[in-house]
Amino acid sequence: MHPGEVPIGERLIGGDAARSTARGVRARAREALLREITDTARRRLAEHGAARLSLRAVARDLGMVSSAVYRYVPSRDALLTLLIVEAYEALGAAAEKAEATVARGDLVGRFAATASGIRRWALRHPHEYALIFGSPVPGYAAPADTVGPATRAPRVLIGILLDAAEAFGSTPGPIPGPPPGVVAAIAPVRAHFPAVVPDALVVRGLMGWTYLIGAVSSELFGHRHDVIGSSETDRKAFFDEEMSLIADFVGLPPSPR
Amino acid sequence: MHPGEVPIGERLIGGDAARSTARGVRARAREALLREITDTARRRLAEHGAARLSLRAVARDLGMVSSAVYRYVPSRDALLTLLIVEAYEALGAAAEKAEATVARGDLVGRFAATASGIRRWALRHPHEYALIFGSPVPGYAAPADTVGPATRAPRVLIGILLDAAEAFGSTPGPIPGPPPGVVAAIAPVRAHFPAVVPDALVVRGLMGWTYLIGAVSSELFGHRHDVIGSSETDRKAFFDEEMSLIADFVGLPPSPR
DNA sequence: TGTACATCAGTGAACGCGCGTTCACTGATGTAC
DNA sequence: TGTACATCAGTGAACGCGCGTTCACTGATGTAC
Repeated sequence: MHPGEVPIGERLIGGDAARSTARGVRARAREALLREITDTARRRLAEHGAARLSLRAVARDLGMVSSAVYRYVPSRDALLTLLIVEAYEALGAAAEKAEATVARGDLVGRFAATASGIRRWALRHPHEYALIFGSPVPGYAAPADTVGPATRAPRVLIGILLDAAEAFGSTPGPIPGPPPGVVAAIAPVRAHFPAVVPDALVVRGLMGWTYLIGAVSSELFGHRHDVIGSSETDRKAFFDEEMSLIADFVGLPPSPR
Repeated sequence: MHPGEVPIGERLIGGDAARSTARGVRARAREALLREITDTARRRLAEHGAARLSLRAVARDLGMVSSAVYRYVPSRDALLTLLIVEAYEALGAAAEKAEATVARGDLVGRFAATASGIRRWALRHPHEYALIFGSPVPGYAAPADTVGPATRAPRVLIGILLDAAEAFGSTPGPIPGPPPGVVAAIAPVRAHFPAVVPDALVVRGLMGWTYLIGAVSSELFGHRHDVIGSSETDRKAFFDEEMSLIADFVGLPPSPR
């Protein structure tokens, strides 16, 4: 970096522009260091887990004094929140990227790709996955900021369901609606779907998501030890089978060929 | 307690018997205090979560000095292990008790009762549930002692599947077997089933268990916030619906009537 | 362009906290004869 | 039954550690005129 140059360049503009771009320089520096902080925190998280994540450790890794971090992050909980948001976004991005590679008409294929993408991301970032899908960190209450990002990955599934609902529109499959109590219960998630999508599909879509997370958590948290073979081959084979059966259960029409 | 009396009584016997019963007295005292320690630890766990569980806190609650606890428990990790084993046992007992109330022939009913029993136990003991099904405690590696107890609850499901396999024996339902890679993958869990049970049923049974834990975790860890209504009525209604659909998916024959 | 002032990043020391674990000890209880 | 000795539960102090957060400070950088 050449700290002297940029301000000189900015001065040529003058007036309000100079003030705002000058502030922009400071803001950019802040932003860069904030990113360094979250990057370091994420690295620590990846290596030692959420419980071992401390502001002091992050400061140490950065070669700063611990109190300096407080210029950027108001508290440990705020740092945790940043990491949670980033984890949700990264998971969502992985899901989107995986799903995008499959032909739009292949609904089961899109579902399988999304599932695999999520599993792959989870295996590569186990602590970040645990941070969002494991037991809640004690004493930490997730603030509203995390709600939006949390929906990013499931939105991919919702997209698949919407296309499935269209497909059903032409092929009148007899889908029995769930009982009234269940219809009432799913009201909050119902808001994310247009009326075209039948209740039964919403229920089954939600179940598909529940299963997907359940299966990944099960593998990642060690509950398939001595249940499924421990090689990646075995685990992947079983996962793919699960997802294939669940796609069928959810009601996705089989892949065209 | 009357510490003076018991030894006197024991003395009347004399010889080896006296020695072993006298040792029995000490052993019983040890056992009682060990139980007090785990009870206190469980209470702390229930209130503050696993991360906040410390030997010092337990000692404090018991009015002992922290070093005294080391006479009973060799380390914090060992205490955690005790709690994990107890939690598995308690969950298993809850599952067994719930399942036992249903007529043997009603396979779907037995599955639903087991699922409800597990959910109920989890809602009443959220931190204990999180201890066994949440993200692994950092730096803690579950020792072999926990493996046996961990199977207690799923064994209930296995029992239901065995009866289902018998029912299939008489009603030749066409169950397509899973591909070879999957058959290989399920080898470890296969050992818990007799050969009568078809591979496909093993796969689906395992999926039923995965779903059950996934659904309970999802609710307990807050991932159904803004997805399912927040009243117990809504949650129970959705859970029952899920379990009913999953029972059907697993392939349990519908309840007789 | 030059100067006085304001802003702000980073420092270093400190507060008060809780933790796991060790160790030499004391006094009560159990054991052997 | 009585006594000497061994066992063992519980004490209290200590070690060394890491944590979140606050606060007065310094010096560099940006701003206004």
